[in-house]
Amino acid sequence: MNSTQQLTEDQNLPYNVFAKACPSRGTLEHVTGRWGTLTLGALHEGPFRFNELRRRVDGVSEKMLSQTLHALERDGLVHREAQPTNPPRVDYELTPLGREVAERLLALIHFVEGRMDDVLEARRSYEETRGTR
Amino acid sequence: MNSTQQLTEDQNLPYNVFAKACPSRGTLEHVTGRWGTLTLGALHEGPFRFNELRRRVDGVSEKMLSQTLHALERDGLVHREAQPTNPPRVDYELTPLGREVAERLLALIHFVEGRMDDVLEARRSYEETRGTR
DNA sequence: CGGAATCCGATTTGATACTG
DNA sequence: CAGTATCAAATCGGATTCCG
Repeated sequence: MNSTQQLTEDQNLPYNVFAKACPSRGTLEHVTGRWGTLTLGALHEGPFRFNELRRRVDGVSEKMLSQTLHALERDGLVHREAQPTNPPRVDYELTPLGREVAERLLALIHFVEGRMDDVLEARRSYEETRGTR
Repeated sequence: MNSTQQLTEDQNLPYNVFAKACPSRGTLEHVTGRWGTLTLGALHEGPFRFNELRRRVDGVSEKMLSQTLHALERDGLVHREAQPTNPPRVDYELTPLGREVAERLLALIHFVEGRMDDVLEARRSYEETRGTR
């Protein structure tokens, strides 16, 4: 794509995840974190309510989903729409920025899913060589 | 891109990260994990020795780097080349599969880095609204 | 140099219970 | 429904020590 950048490093970029103190590192961790990844991936299919999301992201606890959504909302990747009805109804959806992030994330996810056979094969031959030790 | 897939879900794919028990979830975590991300990103620039990597991935400890490299090697994303010299010399480099993963990861990383100003702005307005609580 | 092994505190996570 | 509060358990992660 952009051939002028990433020659050897992000020399000219103001933010660099490889630097310990860079704030981009924190955001990247929200995005690539265990639940951040799956939450963004799930929200790419449309807006969902809290418990709908919980069911889609198999295995996430209430606490972790809540925490993850807060972090993503704070970073401007997810929009929270609460209706003050009773019972309450809250919808979560990606922001335009969040959608762009989710697309890149899904490219990675789908690639990994599509190559799992290679990965599993690599694991087998690894075990074989180094064995169960 | 491929409009026939991802309509509502990965219904036809054998592996699905959203399912708790799917092995692809583990691999995705190795890839997107805190140090996995940075290690793959660093290795995208070429092969490196252990301590060279340590310096590039700012903040990683010996233990975590070693552990991360093992996981990635086991999944067939990183190749380890040890020369039985004295002192020993060990090079790590991406496999072809690893390179493809790293490319997608870097697309994400660079995108996030490039939008950090938006993220930081979102944080500011978030704090403003919900305040320090 | 390139690690593995151990110790141990800090952080993260997940049930469970409780609230509006 | 949509969370928050709490507590115990699991994991993480770093410093240190030791080895080939």
